[in-house]
Amino acid sequence: VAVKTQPVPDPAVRRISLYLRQLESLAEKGIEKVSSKQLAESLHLSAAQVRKDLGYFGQFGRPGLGYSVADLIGKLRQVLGTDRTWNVVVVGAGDLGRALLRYRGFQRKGYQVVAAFDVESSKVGRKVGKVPVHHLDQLESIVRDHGVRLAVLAVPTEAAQAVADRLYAAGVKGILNFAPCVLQAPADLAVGPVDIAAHLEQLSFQVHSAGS
Amino acid sequence: VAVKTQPVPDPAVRRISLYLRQLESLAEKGIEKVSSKQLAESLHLSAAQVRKDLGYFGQFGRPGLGYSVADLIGKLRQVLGTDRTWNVVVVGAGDLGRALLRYRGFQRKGYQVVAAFDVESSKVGRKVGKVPVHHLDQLESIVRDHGVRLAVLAVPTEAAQAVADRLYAAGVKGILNFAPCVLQAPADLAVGPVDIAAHLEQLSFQVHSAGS
DNA sequence: CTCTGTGAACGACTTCACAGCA
DNA sequence: TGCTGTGAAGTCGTTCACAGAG
Repeated sequence: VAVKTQPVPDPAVRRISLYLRQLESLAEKGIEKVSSKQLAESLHLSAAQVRKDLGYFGQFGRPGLGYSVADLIGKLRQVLGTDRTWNVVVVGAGDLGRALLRYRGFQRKGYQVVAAFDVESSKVGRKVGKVPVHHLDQLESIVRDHGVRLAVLAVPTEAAQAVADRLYAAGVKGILNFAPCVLQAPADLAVGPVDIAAHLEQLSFQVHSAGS
Repeated sequence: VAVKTQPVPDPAVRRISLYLRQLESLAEKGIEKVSSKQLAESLHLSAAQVRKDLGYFGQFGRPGLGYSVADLIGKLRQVLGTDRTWNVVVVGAGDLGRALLRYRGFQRKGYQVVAAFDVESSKVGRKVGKVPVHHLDQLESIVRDHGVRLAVLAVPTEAAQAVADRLYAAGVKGILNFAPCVLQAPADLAVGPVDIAAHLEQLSFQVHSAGS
């Protein structure tokens, strides 16, 4: 069936993650209802923005009452696809890769890191946290066996493109790329670039241009 | 002197980091000239976009010839403030903090990590890479002594706000926040939020909404 | 002829403002 | 009355297209 999805602005999708994070925090505190105004203020946004963003995906609120925290969490997880568990692999078990393997945030959001890969024999065969590190040779077979569709790329820049190509060929549909380079990718492969140094540059720009 | 700075779109500033990264890569290969078109294509952008972005900061090119790679690198570093070295501290020496302490990308961009902090006595007194880990008590004195203006925050969510307040009070002007929460900050404190789990959510959204 | 720099046109995202339900 | 959902208005960022320098 051809589903006619009207395209949602990218910034709105990014904010959905923020809403969800905030809602989960409210739920932990036992809060059951929230208004667009409250949600907006906690994130330094406008109430209209919140309502418009949620409106792209459905009608989740009740006029006069606001939103049910629990319901909205469920709906937004559905939107983001985190209402089910995703199997993920981490490629590269250097410093960053190991940190990501120990990072609990993925698990908490419904991502299950099933394997890591590296080429260095000193790392292969060990475990980082609960995740076994395999040789890169086993990438394809493990990705296929576990039905992995998301990968985290934490390899040196020079190796990033080649690994990305192999991941795609093995069936991976999305790559979170920590290498500071632009990946060439076909249309049906999603790439999320994360350049930590660039984030610091943005900060120094702001400080530098405000201060002088 | 009141400097009349016409405001630059945020997305443009983010792309400046990308241009710089690409230019540095070209320089390593010995390439001396580049056109807006070449730069654009390597980043999947339009040539007009590149010219417009650079135009916010000055006239760096020569009609008919393009841009000098070396010159443009120098100019963009000036823009981003990375033409000089910034002293940086990392707060939190957990898994993520330690990975960031070992990360060489900061150094390469002109950031010098001078100290790390934690509250756990098992970590205090040791070094991670070449960076000494101090007790959080010493935050203020070390920040002041080294004239630190940028900080990386890699502490548990519960502690993030309190540490941010202390950093600001000690004179820090920019915080790269890896904790998944919104920091309350005065106008003259820049905060760069980095939520790794949220980036993965964006990916699963794309995969999930494209695939069905 | 090539390629930059830039006002003008366009499109995308945000804010406004209000109709309608609880 | 309080608050959502949503067209309409407004703002901001991108693309276009061309004058002018090399």
